[in-house]
Amino acid sequence: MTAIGFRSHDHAQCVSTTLARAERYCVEKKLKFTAIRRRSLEILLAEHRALGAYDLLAVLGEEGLGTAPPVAYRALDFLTSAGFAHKIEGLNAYIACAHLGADHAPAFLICTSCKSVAEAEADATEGQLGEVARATGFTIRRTVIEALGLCPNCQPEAPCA
Amino acid sequence: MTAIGFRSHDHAQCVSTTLARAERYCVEKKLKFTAIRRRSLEILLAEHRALGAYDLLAVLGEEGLGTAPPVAYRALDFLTSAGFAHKIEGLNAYIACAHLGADHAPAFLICTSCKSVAEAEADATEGQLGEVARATGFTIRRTVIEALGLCPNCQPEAPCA
DNA sequence: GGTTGATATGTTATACCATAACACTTAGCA
DNA sequence: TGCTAAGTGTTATGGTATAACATATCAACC
Ligand SMILES: [Zn+2]
Ligand SMILES: [Zn+2]
Ligand SMILES: [Zn+2]
Ligand SMILES: [Zn+2]
Repeated sequence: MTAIGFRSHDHAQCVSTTLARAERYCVEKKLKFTAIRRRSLEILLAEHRALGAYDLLAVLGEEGLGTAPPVAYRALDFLTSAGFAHKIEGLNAYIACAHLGADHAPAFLICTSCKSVAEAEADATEGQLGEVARATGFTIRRTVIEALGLCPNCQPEAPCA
Repeated sequence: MTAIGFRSHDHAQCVSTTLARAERYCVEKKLKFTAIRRRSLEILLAEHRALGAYDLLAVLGEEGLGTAPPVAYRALDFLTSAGFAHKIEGLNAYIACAHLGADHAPAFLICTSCKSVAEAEADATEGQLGEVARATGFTIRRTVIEALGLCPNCQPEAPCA
């Protein structure tokens, strides 16, 4: 349950190990980690923040990798299908997975002030959703678990104001 | 934790008691439950399914209550602010609250086959989100908790196929 | 090497979701 | 009555996402 993203960390390493894992996963699964896909993941990885599809597209455009929306959405489809990125439904935005390689149900803490996002691992079969699902006979395929609020760095100042 | 929506129930009563509660809440809080707002809630209440804003708008349009998008979005703003309806982020759609009156953090079970939605009550301070938030010093303001899958009525058939 | 089929990419157009901005109306109240 | 706040009508626009079809790439197979 490392809620990385709010704490400072060796981000260069954080990026390089994630890319290496993605690379290896693609070899194992015979997926094609093409230039656009790889670069898209790098762009998402640059910060622990969610990017809109069109934000991603703008960067790809500057680099001559494509300017039409499908370019970005296809890359994002690939990344999310492979588990390399997740969609933040509450923001209509996308973020690189912080636990790449682990099969997991992500849960997100989203700071509405600084827009940073921390990813925690949830267990879909536990918690309230799992309980209700079991009780009603519902079969869970995918979960969207997001909390909007203020990160440790953006807490309101002391109450003496 | 009544996951109404998947089970058959006396829906006429389900609708009328919800409308009555909304009515009373508006009187208490001095909110204006205008024709457009009331009718919008009725439309959302008609089924335990999520409707897009433009779906709602289409019905309002047929009834001469307005045809431009802001009509629907204003009504939805009112309903969601008052707690009479919730947005399903995973569908960009809206649903009438099934626990109107209770102050609650909703959690949804969404059937991807028949599109019906069940609302359960979650507790933001519990469960995995709450744990992680406490551990990291994150302050939760709002939660989005949704499960996509198959409702009891849409389970795959017997495995003898 | 050439054929073939599957996958990826380039491109145009369009559909869907949501809000800005401003004019006008209505209801409540000094 | 005149003021103010809130609601409504309307136009225009911005943001998100996909359909559809042409072209290119690559590996498997003959
Ligand atoms: Zn990092
Ligand atoms: Zn923050
Ligand atoms: Zn009902
Ligand atoms: Zn169903």
